[in-house]
Amino acid sequence: MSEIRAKVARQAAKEARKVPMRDFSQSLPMALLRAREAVMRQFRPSLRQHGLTEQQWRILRALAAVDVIEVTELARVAFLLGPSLSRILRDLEARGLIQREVDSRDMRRGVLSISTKGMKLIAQVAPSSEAIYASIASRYGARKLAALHKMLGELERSIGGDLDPDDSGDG
Amino acid sequence: MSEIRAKVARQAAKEARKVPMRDFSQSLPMALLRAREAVMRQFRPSLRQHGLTEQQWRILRALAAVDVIEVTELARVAFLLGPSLSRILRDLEARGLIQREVDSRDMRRGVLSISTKGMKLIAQVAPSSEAIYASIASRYGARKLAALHKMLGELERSIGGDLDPDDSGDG
DNA sequence: GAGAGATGGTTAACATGTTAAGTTTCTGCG
DNA sequence: CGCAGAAACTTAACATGTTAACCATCTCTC
Repeated sequence: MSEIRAKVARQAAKEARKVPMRDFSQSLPMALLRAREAVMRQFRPSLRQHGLTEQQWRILRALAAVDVIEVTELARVAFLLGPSLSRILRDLEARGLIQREVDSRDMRRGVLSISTKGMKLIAQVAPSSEAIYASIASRYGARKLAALHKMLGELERSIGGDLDPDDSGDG
Repeated sequence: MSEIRAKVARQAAKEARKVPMRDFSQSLPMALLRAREAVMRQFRPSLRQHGLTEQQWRILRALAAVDVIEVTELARVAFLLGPSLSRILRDLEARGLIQREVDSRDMRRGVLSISTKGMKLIAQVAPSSEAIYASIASRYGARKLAALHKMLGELERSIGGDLDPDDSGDG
């Protein structure tokens, strides 16, 4: 059959030009992606139930932890790129979950804070979120989880340690 | 100033309704995201230089490792959702990097294979990709990297149990 | 104190993530 | 045989990721 010949030809072509390449099973980005997705799969249903995406939830949490914060600083803290953040802030503001003003000393800067409505939403979501996290910690092992955190931080620093060389923490 | 009063009021409102919530520094999804992003930041420029996105690269690598593969199986292997894969395959096929046929025994199924052009592209990208990976392994430590891989796999298995209910033994 | 360049944010354009709905083909059962 | 339901994709719709371009404001210098 010509199908079989075609198959053999394809395989032969690959053998001939075989490129030395790790298998997926040894791909670090893939392993990180899979692990993260496994974790997020636990959280997404609960967030969705409250009308929040993962990123919106990150932003609300970040805002809840401070009094006010500027857009750029929020982007750094919530680990979002400017354009994504702009879109999400527009939406969250329209929904009344956050408030935004302009810095009177520097009119380029936007100053953000969470609204009472936003705080109420957090209060609604937090319990289930914490329960899910506790479940993960329990199943994986709290000590192991801490070790994993440590190793991830070290990986980040050992690779991209040249990104924010001067972060003078909280004043 | 009324600004200060407003600030105090905001803070007071938060203190009053304080929700018990981990800090970002202890967020597992965030840690995984940051680590992954740090890694991908190393690879993206090289891929981009060759006109490939991360996902397109994953697909080509997966195709290069087999003779032919069905769409659903490719989605599983390359860890992509169906809709994303459909779009990317359309593009890769238009660029002549892959070939696709219909399974004559089951006309619902699409059968994919990489083209010679696709193999050539892989051969062009692979060296720099491998070099980047080696650099990461060197900076982070090969042994530590292996340990991290192991822990990520265990994390995935320990919380994604609904995917493979027959998980014999744990860590 | 005006213009060059830097900074903070947004918009634009395209690719992917995510869920739901649609289309085609197959399978099983009466 | 005929049809209900499942399976394999695909399309649709909306949200985010990513890079580049853009606009407004500020800063610094001459």
